[in-house]
Amino acid sequence: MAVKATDVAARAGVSIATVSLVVNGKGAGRVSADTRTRVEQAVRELGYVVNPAARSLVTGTHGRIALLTDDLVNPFIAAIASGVSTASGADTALLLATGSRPDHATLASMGVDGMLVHRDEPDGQAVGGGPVPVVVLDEPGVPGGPTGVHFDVGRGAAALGAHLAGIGHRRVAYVDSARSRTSFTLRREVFAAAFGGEVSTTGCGLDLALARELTTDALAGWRRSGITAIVTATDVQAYGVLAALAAVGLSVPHDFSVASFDDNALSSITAPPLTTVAMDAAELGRRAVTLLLEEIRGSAPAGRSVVLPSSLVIRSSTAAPREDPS
Amino acid sequence: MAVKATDVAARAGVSIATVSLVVNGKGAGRVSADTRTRVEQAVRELGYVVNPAARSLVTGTHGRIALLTDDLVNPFIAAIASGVSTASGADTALLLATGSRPDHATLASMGVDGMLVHRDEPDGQAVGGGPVPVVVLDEPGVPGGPTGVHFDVGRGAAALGAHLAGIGHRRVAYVDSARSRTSFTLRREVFAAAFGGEVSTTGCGLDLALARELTTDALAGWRRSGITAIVTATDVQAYGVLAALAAVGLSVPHDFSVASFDDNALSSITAPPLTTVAMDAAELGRRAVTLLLEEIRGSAPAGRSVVLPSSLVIRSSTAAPREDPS
DNA sequence: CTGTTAGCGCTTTCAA
DNA sequence: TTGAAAGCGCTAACAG
Repeated sequence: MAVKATDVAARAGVSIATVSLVVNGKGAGRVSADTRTRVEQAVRELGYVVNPAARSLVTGTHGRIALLTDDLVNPFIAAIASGVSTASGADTALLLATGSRPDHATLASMGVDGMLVHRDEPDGQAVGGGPVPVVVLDEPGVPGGPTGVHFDVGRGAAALGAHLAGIGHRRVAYVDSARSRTSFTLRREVFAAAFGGEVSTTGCGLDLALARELTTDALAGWRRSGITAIVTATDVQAYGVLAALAAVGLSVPHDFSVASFDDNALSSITAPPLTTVAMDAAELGRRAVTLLLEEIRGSAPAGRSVVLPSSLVIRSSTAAPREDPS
Repeated sequence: MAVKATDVAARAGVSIATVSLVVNGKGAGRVSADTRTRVEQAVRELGYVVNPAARSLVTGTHGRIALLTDDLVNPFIAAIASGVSTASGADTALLLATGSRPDHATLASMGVDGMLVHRDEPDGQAVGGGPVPVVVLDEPGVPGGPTGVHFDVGRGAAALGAHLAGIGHRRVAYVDSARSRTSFTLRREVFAAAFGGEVSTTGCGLDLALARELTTDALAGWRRSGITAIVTATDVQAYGVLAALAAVGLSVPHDFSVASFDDNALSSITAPPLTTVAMDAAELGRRAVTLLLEEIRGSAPAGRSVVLPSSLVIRSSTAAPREDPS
């Protein structure tokens, strides 16, 4: 069925060893120009492509990296995946594994040269130290661990806290992620510091509908306790908050200020546009791929750490609280 | 480095053939319970996993399918990818290829057992007929082609046309996709039929910002020609339209009705919530995987066609036009 | 029930 | 500058 090296060799009148040299660009100084041309032509005519399994078997590499992540539907994660996809070269395929389905061992056995990990580790599986290089995404993590790329989320969180406190908010509600990741803990704690650590926190899945429900339920309590601003761990949750407030006729930022973290593309067109701590998800993906490929190539050591900036983007979902908190 | 079948065989005191039978679950009635237990224990102790390249080389299969698509960031496409990811079993890995980077031939050579194709074919590359089964997503396509899953988009488009015409709109603008795909052509033509084929059409990339700019530019013209409703080919474009209208203080649906196609999760929480032709993207992905796996398994022929429903969801972005079109 | 053996298609020494 | 030959680790006949 498929055309193989022997076919090309026969057609070009050479041995398969020569075919291999030519198709792998290793012919320089070892294969005559004439022979090479003949081989190349045969390759073209027959439409020959190297059998990747056979090559993997002998070289021990796969030309493939895996991206482990949950929930591709989340725009922030989608943007990361998009960055990863564009940055992995034409000679590196991207294996996508969502959910906690394939554990690291299984994946390593699926034939990848390295892994990008962006997800909670369910049963505390150790990351790194495995058979292939790993780069951890968006998780500050511990020194001495695998290479990681994450955001300086504390800086943005502090700026957001300062912004809200600065325009007069005193009591704020914080809608956290239900899953505990260092990045989320950091967002909350650093933000809360601007209010003396006193923020009313609720956990909530990273899902618009969940945040919407949570807001609807918590609203009465928030108003009762004089809360004037609602901050969420992610933009998607803020969308839910905005929807819940709009549904009961409350106005943002008049009745409540709303802010969050991420700055998805959509966050500039919500009603009102969202004040949020911007992080470049696509860049995170790109950088992570670059680091991983370097380590696969062996041109850089593991254990590196890259920190990307985060910055507060002030839009119209935040403003000074009403004078009269009725 | 890696532990292999010979290691397991040595430890369990059997031959590698037996190891192979056991790890592949083909031992039933061919391997004694005792031997199997010994092998399984050795596998566990050594952490043995089959070398996928070696297996592929001999079996000719890869346990891998590819999803070809553009622009993972688009929520509709992300939802498709998510559906694909969940529906591909634990034993099938998903290779993600965005953009037109790897052409079909290259991909087929990257070791996949089948491909899901959701993208414009740049240079009219023939889909199907290649070395592996292909399922085309979201593209009505021609009979006799490869298997496909798409939406009955005409039905939704007709309903949308009837809805807008029914509440009194007479002149509408249509923001189409810039790329021509059958699915998009169908949306426009069937919708336009409700207005005697008379809709003012503009092409626009599937991007929020582009649609926003286009709207800003076209707005004066639309108002001048008495247009009262704006329909876009996709929800993401509608978000841009909503943003552009909000930016100049126009109210939806008072000044313009806005509607589109897709029904992304976010479309129910835009301001105002969007009237749109709903299509279940995740289900599209799931069905496509199912069909593909069947064809890979050889349990079903190619050339099948599955049509998923589309249905009009009326929310508050559409209403009767103002009596006075000033 | 278990082991021996012949490749899968390729890369890579090593000789010529 | 080219070819012959030895595997990479595994599966699938086939023997026993």
